[in-house]
Amino acid sequence: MDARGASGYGAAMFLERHLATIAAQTLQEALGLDETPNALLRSTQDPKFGDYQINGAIALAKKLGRPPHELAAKVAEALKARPEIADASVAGPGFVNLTLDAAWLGRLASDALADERLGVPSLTEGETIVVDFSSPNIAKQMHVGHLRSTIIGAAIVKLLRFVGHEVVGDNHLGDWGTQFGLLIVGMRSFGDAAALEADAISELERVYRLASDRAKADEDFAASARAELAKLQAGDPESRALWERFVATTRGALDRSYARLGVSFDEWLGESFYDPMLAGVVQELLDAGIAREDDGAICIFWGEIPKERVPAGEEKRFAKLAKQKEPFIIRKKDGAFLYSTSDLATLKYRRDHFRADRSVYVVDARQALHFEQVFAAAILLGYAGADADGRPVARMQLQHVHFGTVLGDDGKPIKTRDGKAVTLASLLDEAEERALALIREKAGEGSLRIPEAEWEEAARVIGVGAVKYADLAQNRASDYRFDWDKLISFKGNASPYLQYMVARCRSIFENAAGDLRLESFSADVRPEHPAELALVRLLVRWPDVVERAAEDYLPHYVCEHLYELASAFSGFYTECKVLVDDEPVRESRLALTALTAKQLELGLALLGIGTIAKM
RNA sequence: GCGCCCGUAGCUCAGCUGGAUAGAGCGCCGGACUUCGAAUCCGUAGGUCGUAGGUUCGAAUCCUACCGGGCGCGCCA
Repeated sequence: MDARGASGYGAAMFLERHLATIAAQTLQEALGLDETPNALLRSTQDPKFGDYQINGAIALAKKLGRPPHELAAKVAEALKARPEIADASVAGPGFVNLTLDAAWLGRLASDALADERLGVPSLTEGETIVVDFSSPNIAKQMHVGHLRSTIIGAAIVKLLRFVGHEVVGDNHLGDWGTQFGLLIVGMRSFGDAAALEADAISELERVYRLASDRAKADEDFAASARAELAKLQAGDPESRALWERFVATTRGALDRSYARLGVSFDEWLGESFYDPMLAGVVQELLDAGIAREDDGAICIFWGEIPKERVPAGEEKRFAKLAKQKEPFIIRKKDGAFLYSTSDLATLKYRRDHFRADRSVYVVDARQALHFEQVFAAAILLGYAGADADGRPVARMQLQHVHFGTVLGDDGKPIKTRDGKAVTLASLLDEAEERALALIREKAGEGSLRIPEAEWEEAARVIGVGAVKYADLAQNRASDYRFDWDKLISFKGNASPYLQYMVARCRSIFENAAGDLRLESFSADVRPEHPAELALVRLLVRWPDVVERAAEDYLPHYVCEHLYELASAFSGFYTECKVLVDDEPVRESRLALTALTAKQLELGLALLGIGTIAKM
């Protein structure tokens, strides 16, 4: 197979990229063009148009001043000779409809089944990518607000890593800043040592609320909080010891949450880690004439950045910011730093320490302006342009992977009955309870194959998986409406359906004669029946789907594919009996079944969702 | 005032670098269990793609304006 070369990928094969390449080459040769055109290969919407269509001939016709139909006919004729193509025909104004060769598709599927990556090529030269996700605050319980960043971020890390990038998943903890001044003075005024011992986070949250309210009404109190923060940031041992206590106790609770979610990080570089670098960053900005003092604070006024300082290609970014009247504050008038400063220091560190090619932030869309400003400042400082020793490197790409808000039934940001944030723990509890209730229901109907001793574990896999899947299945950019019934419905586009299909696939292998193992099964795939062909066509698209989901940071592409695959398998299962006497047919169908199960399991694993052998 | 996101079927959402008659799920209605698991499958109905212009052979998709909803913008993160 020859979809290699300039793409930077190794041996295996992206089907759509491969077809686009041969289509473009054919177009060029058949029409005698100097350059390789874009074939505009698309999958067809309707099977009657074949599997794929080439739209490039229409686009070229105008340029060449020749009738599109004539060009398309030449291309179709040439493509018929390719072993991949069973048929190529001209349709409509000049579309070339392609029907892929069934035997060729079958070989692709067989190869994928024999490959532990299921046919997904691995980048020969991946980039180093730091993915910043989850990033909760110290002294606060995790709540739904952290859910999306954690789930989407973890999936993106896995996807990028799977396609072959070097990925650093970083939990950029909110462990430094104004809140700690309040917490320290609050602890002295309202703190309860016993309560802190018993349930640290609840006590810290209680104290924080009291202190925050008091500070709003009492200027002296607020001043003492600021003084405490200054002491902490200056390294005062007593303040430091208290802070460390806050961090340690919170960390324990966070670890428990992440364990339930099955999420882990490569680094936990919180804001405090960057504290020693903050003064230097501010100085750099001042020295470079990018920032200046205003009303005691150090600020960047975007309208004041001279045009000649804006790197080529960044004009639009800076023109937009220039309309922003309010400055980007990097140091407060009381001398304290802000998260703007630490985010800049973080970028510098990621470039210098990790030599990152990309820095990706999986953060709520509401922070868009903040990141726009951080990125702009970093570009002006050259953080995104060269490494620490001044050696030019490819510019570090800066990417805010934003996502919408989690909404409740009423279409407003989700809250509990009494208006508080929904905690992550209570959410997961409910998911597991609902999953368990369904397991009981199915057991009552006699259609369950999970032994009772495993119900709890199964409820965990199903419940947590459903929460994750519901979040990931939607385009992350839009707000996400949280709906328990949809999520645990066990039908439609939800994870239990996918998990169920895996169990169904496995069950076929259980029923097969002999000692067949799904994991190690291999056989020639020879699709003939329409349902088999429909299934194979989806199976061989998998590499393209994974690659696109990773590079566009859109895990819902994976969900969509898995759901289509599960549906196609279900159709295949209904139409085609797998365990038939005809050996080549049986083997081929078993191979299709095994590949489907493996692809579903791999896909779910990349999304952070587990499966159950029998359901 | 400036900026960002969103507007597609009754509801929840897809629609990838523009491509043929705009797709799913749920819900509704109607079918399919003596055959590898009916937690399944098949079918019917349902849409002026917010509005109006523009670019194009071709627009839900790109551009402009407007309407409607959400959000963000000096010393929180």
